[in-house]
Amino acid sequence: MTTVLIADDHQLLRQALRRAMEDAGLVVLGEAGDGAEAVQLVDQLRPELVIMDVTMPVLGGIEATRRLHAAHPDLPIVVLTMHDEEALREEALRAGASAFLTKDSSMQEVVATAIATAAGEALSAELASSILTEFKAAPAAAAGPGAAVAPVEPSPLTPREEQILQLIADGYSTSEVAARLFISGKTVKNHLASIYDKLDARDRTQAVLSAVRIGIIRLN
Amino acid sequence: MTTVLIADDHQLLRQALRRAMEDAGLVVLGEAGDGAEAVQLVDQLRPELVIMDVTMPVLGGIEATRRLHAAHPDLPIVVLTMHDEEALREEALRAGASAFLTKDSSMQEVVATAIATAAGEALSAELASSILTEFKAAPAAAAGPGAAVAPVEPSPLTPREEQILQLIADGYSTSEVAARLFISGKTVKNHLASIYDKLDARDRTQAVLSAVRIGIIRLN
DNA sequence: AGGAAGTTGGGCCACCCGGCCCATTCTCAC
DNA sequence: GTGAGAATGGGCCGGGTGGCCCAACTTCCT
Repeated sequence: MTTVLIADDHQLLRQALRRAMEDAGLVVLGEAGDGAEAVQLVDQLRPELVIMDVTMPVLGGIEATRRLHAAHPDLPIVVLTMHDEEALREEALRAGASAFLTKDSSMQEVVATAIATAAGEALSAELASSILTEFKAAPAAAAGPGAAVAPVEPSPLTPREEQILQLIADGYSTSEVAARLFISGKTVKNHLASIYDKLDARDRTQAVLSAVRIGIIRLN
Repeated sequence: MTTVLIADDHQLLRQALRRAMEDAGLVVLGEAGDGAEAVQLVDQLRPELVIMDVTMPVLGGIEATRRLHAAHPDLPIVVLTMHDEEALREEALRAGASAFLTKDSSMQEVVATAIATAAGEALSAELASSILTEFKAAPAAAAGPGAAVAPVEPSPLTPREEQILQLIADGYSTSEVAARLFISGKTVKNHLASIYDKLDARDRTQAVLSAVRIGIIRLN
């Protein structure tokens, strides 16, 4: 018997996933509506597997995965997302996800991945791609074995950068963000510059959109 | 027996909806992955009801609803969305939707709404809110009976404005958009100005985000 | 101890952007 | 046929924005 926790902010998806899991013989211990709740419920319910959505309020799925993986290194986490972005996939796996699936996947794929993951494959990244390969063309490079996660991408954003980009997305101008954070407008612009660099954007609009796709920004 | 067509770009949701519908005794004639496909399949399969997602590639759910409603005025369309925006709700109902639900809804709500809608209530807006009222606080104003849809919002965007905003979202600058459309940069700025006005945005970033929430813009 | 990264801040400058006026043309509806 | 709305364009201007330099301080890891 395998126990599982489902974290997704859409009740519709949660119910659908629960049902599919239960039909496959898994036991759904609980459902979380955001990342923070997921972290809390894992400590409380001790599931053997977590199904985690990326875009969630309060605490995003990636960050929730990072925290869960830090606290429970052996807990398998299957990350589910709306947008199939290569960078996001890497982010998820680097955060400690055992597998990465798109919502374009079928219910069967999700269940199969969940069961396989819970069975305890050691090589996380390999598993994710091998399962996905059955449905799509092979993604990209196969990293070597071990812990080295490959220096593919520089990194996403620092906490401060995320905070600033979130405020920009919320509609604040550079100087308004500065005022809210009690820092200089120049500093905000400097942060934005490094954000553009990291997200490969050339202006705030593209940066915000990119962040939305990645799932590190809330749409209010 | 009631026949239904499901339009959603996420296979996961489609399967979940199909299952819930079938369990409730409805017959799912087919599934569409985008708005254009939905329009085509309606003509082909002649369902008695359509479940339509808002954010879909190729042709958005709102526009698809508008076209379906124009071609089949009696066809009930239940619009489903990620983001619970009052403006979007109005948009959907104005486009001819019979009901409006969020993905925060439960499967039961969706099925109940579908069945009630298919049963053929005349007062569309009323129905949507009355059903939602059982779960949330009453939304807002109850419009009078009849066809007058109330002059609540001015209107969304003109085709040209949507096109321009889409290009902005795709990463083009004002002058690049102008070059692509063979018009003056000043004209693009003028269109943007009226877009800001209509979407209540003060810059392109907010306008694009607003459009994304409304579902009239693709995220590439 | 030393280096890397994050946060804060500066100056400078060209250019873009948004706000506020305006006019012309075309189409469509009343 | 008159008027409303859409699409096209103009000028002007102040302030915001992004690019490209640089520096200081803190924290953290090695």
